[in-house]
Amino acid sequence: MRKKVTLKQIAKELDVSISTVSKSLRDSHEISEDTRLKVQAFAKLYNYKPNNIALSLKNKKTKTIGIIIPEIVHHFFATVISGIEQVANENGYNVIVCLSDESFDKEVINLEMLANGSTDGFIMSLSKETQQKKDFHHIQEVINQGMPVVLFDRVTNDVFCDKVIIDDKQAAFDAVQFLIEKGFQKIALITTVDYVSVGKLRTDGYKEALKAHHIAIDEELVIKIEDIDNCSLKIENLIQSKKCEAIFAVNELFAVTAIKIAAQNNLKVPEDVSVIGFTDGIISQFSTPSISTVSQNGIKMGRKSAQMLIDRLELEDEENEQYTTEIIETNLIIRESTTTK
Amino acid sequence: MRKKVTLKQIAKELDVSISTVSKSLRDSHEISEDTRLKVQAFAKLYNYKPNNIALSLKNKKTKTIGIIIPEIVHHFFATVISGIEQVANENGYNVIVCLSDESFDKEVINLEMLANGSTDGFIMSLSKETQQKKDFHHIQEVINQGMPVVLFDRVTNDVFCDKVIIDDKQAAFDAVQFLIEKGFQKIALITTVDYVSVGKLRTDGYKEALKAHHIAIDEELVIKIEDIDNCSLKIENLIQSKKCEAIFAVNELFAVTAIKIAAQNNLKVPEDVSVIGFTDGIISQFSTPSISTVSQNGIKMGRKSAQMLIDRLELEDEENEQYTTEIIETNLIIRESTTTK
DNA sequence: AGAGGTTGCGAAAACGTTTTCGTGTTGAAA
DNA sequence: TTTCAACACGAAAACGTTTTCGCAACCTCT
Repeated sequence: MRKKVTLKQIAKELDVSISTVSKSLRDSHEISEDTRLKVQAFAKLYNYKPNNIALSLKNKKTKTIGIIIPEIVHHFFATVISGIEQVANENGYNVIVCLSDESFDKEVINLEMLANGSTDGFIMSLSKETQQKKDFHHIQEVINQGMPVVLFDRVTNDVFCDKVIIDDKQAAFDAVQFLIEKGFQKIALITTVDYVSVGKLRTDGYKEALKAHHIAIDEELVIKIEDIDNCSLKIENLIQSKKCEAIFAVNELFAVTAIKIAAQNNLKVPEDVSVIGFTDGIISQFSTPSISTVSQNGIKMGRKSAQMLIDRLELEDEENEQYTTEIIETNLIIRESTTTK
Repeated sequence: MRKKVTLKQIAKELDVSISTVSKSLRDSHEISEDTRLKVQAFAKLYNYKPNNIALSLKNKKTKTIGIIIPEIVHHFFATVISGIEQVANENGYNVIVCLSDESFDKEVINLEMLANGSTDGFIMSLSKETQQKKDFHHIQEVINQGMPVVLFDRVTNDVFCDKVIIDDKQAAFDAVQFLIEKGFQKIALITTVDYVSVGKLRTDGYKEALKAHHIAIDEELVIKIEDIDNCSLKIENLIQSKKCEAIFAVNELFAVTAIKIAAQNNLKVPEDVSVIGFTDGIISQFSTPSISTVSQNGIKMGRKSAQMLIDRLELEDEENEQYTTEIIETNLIIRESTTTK
């Protein structure tokens, strides 16, 4: 077992001082070419690499980004991480990932854990519970300590920091308007409970689109799902009522579930009912029929978030208190689940 | 902006030494109750938390696990991370995630990066390119430096370390045997190129199942996909040849693609052709028809990997050179994509 | 020969901890 | 009064770096 070699050991071995070794390896002009080359050769031979922890302590920079998200088993979040990782890597940063499991407490614990020196900043998306409690003191705390935070997707107006979002309301508006333009009037909405910020916004977009086209909102066509595991019943009721010609679902799972239940009830998609989902994930792409959807571009969101965080980190406390909210454009991907009335 | 407070600052503030502060906070009996309580009260007031980096440097332990996987936008890997994270968290560890993007070079860079003090050990799954090159010196290197490594799923016999795998061959055997028992004889295989270790093993299982039931292997029914993006043509040829009654695919994507192409060619699944996939991901669950598949239980794999790594870390160089390979049981989940002949 | 400048290197501080060891003060026992 | 333990605390080293500063030794002018 060949343990990693340190400056001290090299210094001892070559009978010079630690400073000389350090300077030699950093090509300092203070050191004669003789010594420099000798040290460099030795270091290479023993495969010397500086210890990151020591560097972090010295520089007060870890070159690490903390990511805290509700869950990772979710295509959208996975793509965001992927995007973050790309930019992080390009800039010599690593990412440390923590999952809140939609729990407020875990979010707090993870944040505090990482805030004690482990990372230079955070990229996070709020847990459901956090959004429900509207308690953001933990985030404000780390910001006060001087650590930059970028919130994405599930954000809040109650904390001032950089944010990356999509225009959920507009995207929902566009999707519903698309259905209206295809001739549908009875358009159902499958959404989440209101405390999920993006669910609320998408619901608003749905309502505004109807309003803009002078279609009355039928509350029977609006169903709010609390728990994804037993959403079937509510959706089945909707489908069986046969009152809707089209469905707008605020996420993939709702969309695909609606399609499945429709099939069980002998309704064909898109012939009998058109469906548009939200989030262009694996499900939408590979479902049969493939699902028309609002594409969020998680990679881009991740990349943007990382770039904003790193920019702020490297600004070196210029104290630019101008926080910005970046809006990532969405686009409607039309696949097999929609048709014309 | 209230920066984090250090021992030194507390010491100065209270006019005692750093040692006294440290000892007080750790409830040392060396310190009088008076001083102890005073210090603790002050520390609480200023929300003192020890700096992780300093602790890491001192203890030569980071309490961090490095995860290096080919990609994260892949349900199986996401579930494994999820499992790792659970156990890590339970034991006070954090996880730092790096993606190799199936590239050998990126795998090496990430590994070397993290090996310089950033993590205590690694959990990894090999990139395709690494498996192809059969070059594992980078992994051997970190092991030689005394850092434990756990390989999962995509492993190799060429490096000695703990491993967590499923019995790919047996699982494939079982799946194919299931099809045979349902009365099918002409069973096709959609697999990867041979250098992907799990692809090879699953192919072997397929062949052995046929052999065990005295069915000749028809090479026309075995198709190997190099690049997932243009696998359609080969699969279409297979489907159109109408020579197969059932298909065993070595992953979800192949399975769902086969089903899609079958539909395009007016073949119904499972009526005209039965399909069994591998990996119980989102696609298999939500596809229409839902797909019968071999479930890998990524959570369990992740949990086991993390447990093995942490056990070894906490063994504190007892130098237990006895490496073990843990086999996670799989099970066949029968859904709508299979029927009886 | 003395003044001043360059060259090459080492000592030490700093980052924030923990821990070992030493030391001064107190109180009690002899 | 002397001796010795117990008590309460501080100094310093250590983890592995980087960097500032100081200091010899040598060289080059006048």
